[in-house]
Amino acid sequence: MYRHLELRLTQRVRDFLRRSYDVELPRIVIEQPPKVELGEYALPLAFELAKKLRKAPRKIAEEIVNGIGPIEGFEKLELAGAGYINARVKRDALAAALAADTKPPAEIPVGKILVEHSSINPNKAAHIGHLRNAILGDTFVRLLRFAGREVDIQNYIDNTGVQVADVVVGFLHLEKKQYDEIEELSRQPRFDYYCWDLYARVSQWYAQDKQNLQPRIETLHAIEKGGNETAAIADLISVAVLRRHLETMDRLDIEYDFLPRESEILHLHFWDAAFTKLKEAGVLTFETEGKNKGCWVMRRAGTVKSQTAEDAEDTGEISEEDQKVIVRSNGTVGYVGKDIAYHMWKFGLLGRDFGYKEFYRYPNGHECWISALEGELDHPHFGGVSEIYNVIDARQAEAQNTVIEALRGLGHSSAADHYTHFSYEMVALTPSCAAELGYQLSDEDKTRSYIEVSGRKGFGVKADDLLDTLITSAKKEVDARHPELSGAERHSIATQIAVGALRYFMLKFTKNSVIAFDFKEALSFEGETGPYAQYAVVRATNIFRKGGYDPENFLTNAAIQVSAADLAKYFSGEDGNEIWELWLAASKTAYIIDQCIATAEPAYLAKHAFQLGQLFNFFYHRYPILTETDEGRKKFLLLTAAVLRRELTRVLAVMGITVPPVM
RNA sequence: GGGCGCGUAGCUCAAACGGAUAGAGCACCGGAUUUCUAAUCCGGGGGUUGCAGGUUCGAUUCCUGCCGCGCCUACCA
Repeated sequence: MYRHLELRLTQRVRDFLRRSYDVELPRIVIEQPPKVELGEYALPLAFELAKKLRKAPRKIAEEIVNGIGPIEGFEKLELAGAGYINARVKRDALAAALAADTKPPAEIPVGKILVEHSSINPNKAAHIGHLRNAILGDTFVRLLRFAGREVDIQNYIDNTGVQVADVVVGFLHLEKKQYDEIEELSRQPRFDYYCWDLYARVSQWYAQDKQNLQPRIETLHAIEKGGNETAAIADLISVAVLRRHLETMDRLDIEYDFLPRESEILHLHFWDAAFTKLKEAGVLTFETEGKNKGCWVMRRAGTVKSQTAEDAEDTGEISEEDQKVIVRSNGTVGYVGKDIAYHMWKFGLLGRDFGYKEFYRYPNGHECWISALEGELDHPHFGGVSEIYNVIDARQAEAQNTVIEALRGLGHSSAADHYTHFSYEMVALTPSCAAELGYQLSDEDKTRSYIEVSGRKGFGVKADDLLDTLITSAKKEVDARHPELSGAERHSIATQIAVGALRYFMLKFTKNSVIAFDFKEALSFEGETGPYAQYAVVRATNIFRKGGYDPENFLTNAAIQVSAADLAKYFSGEDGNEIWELWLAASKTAYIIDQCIATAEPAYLAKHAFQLGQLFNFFYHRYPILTETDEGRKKFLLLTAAVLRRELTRVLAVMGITVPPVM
């Protein structure tokens, strides 16, 4: 609703400027006045026009206010301060629409969207860094779906890379295990933890003696080649660890639709198809001398032709340091090359497809598919989408941009324009958290604000451990508060709270801020946290339960019972302003979600959830509802609680957070 | 060296497109009528937005330079 009114206001102002002054502003800035008493929207445009029209800002604002005429849904425009124009909406009309949950028609772009997230190397347990990725990605999917978009969720699995090879080396060379023994081990509940430790041991073993790196290369080659014992072991490990990852993420309500694997990209020769096209389009050039002699290279994204190279005219020469090797001199392709092929597939530009097999069935019945050499005949269609979002950390920005440039070089500019690297910063540990985990810190480390986690060193907080800790901590609180409930009920509530705390924690930071992880903060259930927002909803529910109402039914009935005149009455005066602030905030959900999508920034939604929670808690204290003697006013207060409860529940759902029945 | 990002309260972070008095949480201190459960609420102290210039009616935001920090810059993925 809020969004809809803003749009209407913008259009009217634009029309007026065109008609009266013959000016066209590229964008009409609309913001919110510092206080609701001043109105719902503020336009600072008179300042901008002052110079253009050679008039004082106040004068211009006055002319606009007087000349624009009535606008549907608005009470009036007002001149404020040195030249602001403040717009007041018809509170009763907006409130009535909000109570009735009417949604003005919005234009939904056509075309499917593909979101790729998680993409954890299947060689060890997931850690907090992976949680940030998955939670950001999953929330973004929910945002898109809320906005009416059709979305496929993919989780790319690098099952043939060095990381898996390292664990294979660990099993074969350090543990001297056979296939059968490894298979036995892989059936243990937390096999990924076993691999976590083994991976760290292998890394140490490599560091002990350079000779030890030889088996790594051999193992990697064997895996890439396929069809041998080593490759079979790699497959066994990567599939078992992958299953663990799916289980871990399912604890947070994170699901996937399709798991494309590197092994299929390799063996179905995606690269060959891409290579031909890249050569034809001149995106790749063959180096005949210099350090990259014998390689096919392309220009690294972000680099520009130097002045001196310009003399060489359009020979397509790239200075050595600007070259990105795509195909090595031994003929093998690097990961950027494979990524280019994969992304051509995503947009349906490759001319090849995966085989598909059903892989995993979630407890709720949802099916997750995996790539295969020979798939099932009957399968859903993946790929060939019109927009993609890749949730990949900021360190890979250059590689991502290089893939985009390759698509552009191939002439697929629309694909390139609809390719978004959803970039985010890593999760690191505070020095005190690292010390808490028992790691020896150098003096230099102690002075840092954060220390990077390292799977190679086995240094980090595992996702399942963190969740377990959160659940235990929440359970303690629930046990103390609700001894009357059964153990199963308390456990279920504690789990909801733990997931709420974790998901909120990962979403409250803006993407390009490094999270310095600290148990104390992550385990907090007070203040700006998920449980704070959940609690606000629980309190709202309590009012209805105690009052003998059903909160959902109440909303549908009362919406028609409270008249516009009554609403107008209750929204006037000082108390009216206070309560109106709550309704106004509640009307913004769709607007905020649009903003989150446009900027690929889910943190705005977390902020919104917190604000709704704060407003409700304030309201809860200040306006006792059930003891209200004026029946009309009581109904209005109940309606207020019901609207806020509905909107906050909705916002939390988009964040992947559910609300417990009691807290 | 080049590219990207960051620097805001004691700590952790906000402030979309440049806008009205730079806001939250945590921590600290003081309070909340026995009420719809306090995982809550109210109040308080806390700021030269790294430094210096510039553009602008207006700069935390844009531009330039400097200082500090992080990441990327492999025929690894």
